[in-house]
Amino acid sequence: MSAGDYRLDEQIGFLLRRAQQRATAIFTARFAGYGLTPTQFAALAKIADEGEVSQNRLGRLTAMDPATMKGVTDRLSERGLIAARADQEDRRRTQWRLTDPGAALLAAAYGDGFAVTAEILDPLSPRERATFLRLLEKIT
Amino acid sequence: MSAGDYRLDEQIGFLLRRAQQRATAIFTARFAGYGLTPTQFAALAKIADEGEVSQNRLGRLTAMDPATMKGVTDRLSERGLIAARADQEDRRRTQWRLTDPGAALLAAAYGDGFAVTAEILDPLSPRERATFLRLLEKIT
DNA sequence: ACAAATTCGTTCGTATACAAACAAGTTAAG
DNA sequence: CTTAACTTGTTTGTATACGAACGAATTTGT
Repeated sequence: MSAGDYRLDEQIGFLLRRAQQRATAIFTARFAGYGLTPTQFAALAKIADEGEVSQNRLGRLTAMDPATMKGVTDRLSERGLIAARADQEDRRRTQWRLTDPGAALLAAAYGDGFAVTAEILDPLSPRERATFLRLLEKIT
Repeated sequence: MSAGDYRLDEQIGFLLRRAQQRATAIFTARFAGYGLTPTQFAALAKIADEGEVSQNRLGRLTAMDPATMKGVTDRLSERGLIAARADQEDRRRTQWRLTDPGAALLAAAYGDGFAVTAEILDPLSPRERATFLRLLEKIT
């Protein structure tokens, strides 16, 4: 086995990185009007699901580490899309919930979330999509 | 279709992001001793393939935009792993090549590149791996 | 009850990732 | 031949992403 056998374009890590670049580009184009990034949209959607959720738990649910989560909640909070409440039972916790403008923006945007998923999967047949999703979940 | 139907954990974009997080974690663990990031390793491998390559072309080959490429070549260059040459025919171009230490580090590391790929794909059967790679290339 | 371990959120530093605007050099169109 | 269009690389600004270290609060183990 020599170095010449290493083909970058066949390495799963490289392909995953490129696939995510395409997915992000599709998202960015579709969500330009909302001013939301993929992670911000994910955070809003999860807060909506949970009703109220602590910052670290939100990070676990959206696959962001605490340092990353801080930046995301800061920016969403500055835009008035989410609001914090101090937890009385556990004074370390910051509980987040959607504001009315946040809920309204999410309601207006979530349909485009489906459109993004559809566009990313467009090159695949319905059968291939199911297979791909299954395998992708397996390696996650 | 209501907002409640949007399940983050089923969206391709989210799954891709998590899959890449896992892939990066596996790479980082395996490459800790080399002090190389995935993109830096990709750049080294592609420079090795090309022998000599301009900065922008290297970016296209490794899927990095010019601004990102600059940072990567800067860091590799500071570590003495790659060296620049001014192109006489096109004075805008910076041509990059591996230094001897860069070639030596790559030679020592590339085997771990295969190991990373293998570990990422470990949850899949050989048949599933082939399918997954094929579909992943399709959506890229 | 109390020390140890854990959890929560913050901060700092480093590394992608990319939009946008730019200067300088090269190529294409007329 | 000359202007327009394009390419190359740089810079700035914003947004993940995460390791590491930290203080404060809570839970666990004994």
